[in-house]
Amino acid sequence: MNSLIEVISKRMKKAFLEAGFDESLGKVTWSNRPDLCEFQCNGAMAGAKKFEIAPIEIANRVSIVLQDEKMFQEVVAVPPGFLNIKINDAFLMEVISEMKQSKKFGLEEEEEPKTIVIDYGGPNVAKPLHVGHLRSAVIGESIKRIARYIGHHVIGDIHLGDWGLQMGLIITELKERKPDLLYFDSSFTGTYPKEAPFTIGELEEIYPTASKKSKEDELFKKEAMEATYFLQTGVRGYRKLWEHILSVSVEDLKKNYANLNVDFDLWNGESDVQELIPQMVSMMKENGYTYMSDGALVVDVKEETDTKEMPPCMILKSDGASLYNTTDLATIMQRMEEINPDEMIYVVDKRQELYFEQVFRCARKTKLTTPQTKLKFIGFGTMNGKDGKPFKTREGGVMRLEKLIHDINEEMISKISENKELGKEEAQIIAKKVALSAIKYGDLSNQASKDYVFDLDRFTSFEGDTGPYILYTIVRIKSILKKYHMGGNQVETTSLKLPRNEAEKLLMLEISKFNDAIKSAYEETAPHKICAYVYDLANAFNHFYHGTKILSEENQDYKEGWIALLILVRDLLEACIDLLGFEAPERM
RNA sequence: GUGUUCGUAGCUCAGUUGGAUAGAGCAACGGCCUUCUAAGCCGUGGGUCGGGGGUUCGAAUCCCUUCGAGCACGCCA
Repeated sequence: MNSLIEVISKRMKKAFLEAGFDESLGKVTWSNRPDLCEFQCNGAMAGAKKFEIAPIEIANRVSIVLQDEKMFQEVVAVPPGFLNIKINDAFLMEVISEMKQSKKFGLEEEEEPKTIVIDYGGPNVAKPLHVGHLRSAVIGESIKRIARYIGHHVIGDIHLGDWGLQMGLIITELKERKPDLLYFDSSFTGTYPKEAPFTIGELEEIYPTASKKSKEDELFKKEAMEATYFLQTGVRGYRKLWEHILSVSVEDLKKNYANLNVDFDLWNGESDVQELIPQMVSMMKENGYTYMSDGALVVDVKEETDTKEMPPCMILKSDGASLYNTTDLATIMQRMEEINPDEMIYVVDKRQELYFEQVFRCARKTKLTTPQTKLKFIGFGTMNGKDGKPFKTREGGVMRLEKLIHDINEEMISKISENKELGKEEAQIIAKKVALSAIKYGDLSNQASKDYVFDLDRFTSFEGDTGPYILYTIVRIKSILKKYHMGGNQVETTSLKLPRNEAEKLLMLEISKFNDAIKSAYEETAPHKICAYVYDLANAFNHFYHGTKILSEENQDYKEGWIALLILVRDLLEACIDLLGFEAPERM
């Protein structure tokens, strides 16, 4: 079904045509003067020049055409040429009823679903997740859910950093600590143990140690590079050790992401495309895309229209080794072969924008992708502390994601348990949900591309424009419905009634915006638009709630209408927060 | 240096395919719980939309300029 604003626009365009003007002028928007009207059309002013008629005159003629239109309560022309529209209650109720009865509230699903790969520019194996990984996960998850809701086929790929020098570093450090391990015995030909010779805790400590050593100790670095080479050339023990590192890390990552209610369809990584690199590079060479520059193999990615300088895209380093460009390009090639997506979206730190622009151009130029394949970069800003500088622990170190989530959970548990007589277990489950809503809503309600201040006090204070406020609203509705049903009542889904007061009408108007909010959030890859909508809807509901006593209403007809409305609002709110990646408890 | 993003209330942020009186939340102040969860609702105060110029009937939004901040600029990812 068309959304309310679409239906009205369509009618207005027709009216412009009937009055002798261009239908393109008939675009209707939500009013920015709710005191005057609900919708407005500014086309008369835009058309004045073309038709050489005063804008107010155009507006007058259009409004006359619409005098008998029953979808409107009134359409008035106001100087200098605004068309102010009030909608008819019965028509509004019809639209809402249709939403209520339709799948996905009448949202039109994509007729030609696209296949979209989301690349989370993944975390490095063997390094603990830190707050920098939060945004990629939270934003990417929401974008994925929104696109799926619209009807697209979306594949999320965490895309681990699981290859290269860092792995050599870990192996070398491990060798120093436990030189007697079977993996380092080149004469060993038997079966290696199934169990990894280290825990995730050790692994997370080994990497920073090794990384530090390599910067101070040349010999250690050389050994690490050698170990990297052995790994990459497939030395048996090294490869097995690498598999252990990978599986131990992935297990831990899965646990952490599960806590965030984030999951991935693919756990691919840089290692998965290493075998494709030689053929990709020779293809690029053979087709004359590459040239040598300072000993490195590069592809020029300048374009005629460039105003800024665009450095070439490096394919191989001067020592002939591959680098991150190579891996990312090979990944694009692999995806085209195996998945053939219409679109790839990279949810990555915005500081990598130039880099990805180079990679995208290179991929297009060397025909790794088709001209139709969209490569999209969604760069997110830095998560700052209250001081406006990148988020750190009190000691100044990088905050582990696990710690951040733990802290917020604890904070919530103490708040939840102080209020209610909830059992300890229930309080914990609820606290976890509320904490997640605080984290995710706090992040997603900002534009992804901007830096934002992560203020734990603000997010846990539960006041105002926050995730917990949204949850609270939902819980409130659930509570009313529970009480209503305990009286043995059943509700027909079709029993919506005409709005009986201003607040109820405003709530219905807000409901009607759902489709447009979802669509624009998808089109602009902007989850914060869903936050804005869900907040407006919650506000509209709370406003209505305070003015209308539902359960004590004596007129059964009214009461049923309101219950039906409540069910719709609850469903819409829950659909929205699901797109944001969190959920509401039954009570809190 | 080149490029790029940004600058909106005391603080954190919306609003930018040009529209009427620039909006929220927090903080401040004042109301509302014998009635469906007060984690809520209602109200008051708070702004030269960084400065200047231009385009336009109309600019926070588009263009130019200037000041200020962040970020990126081939062998790390």
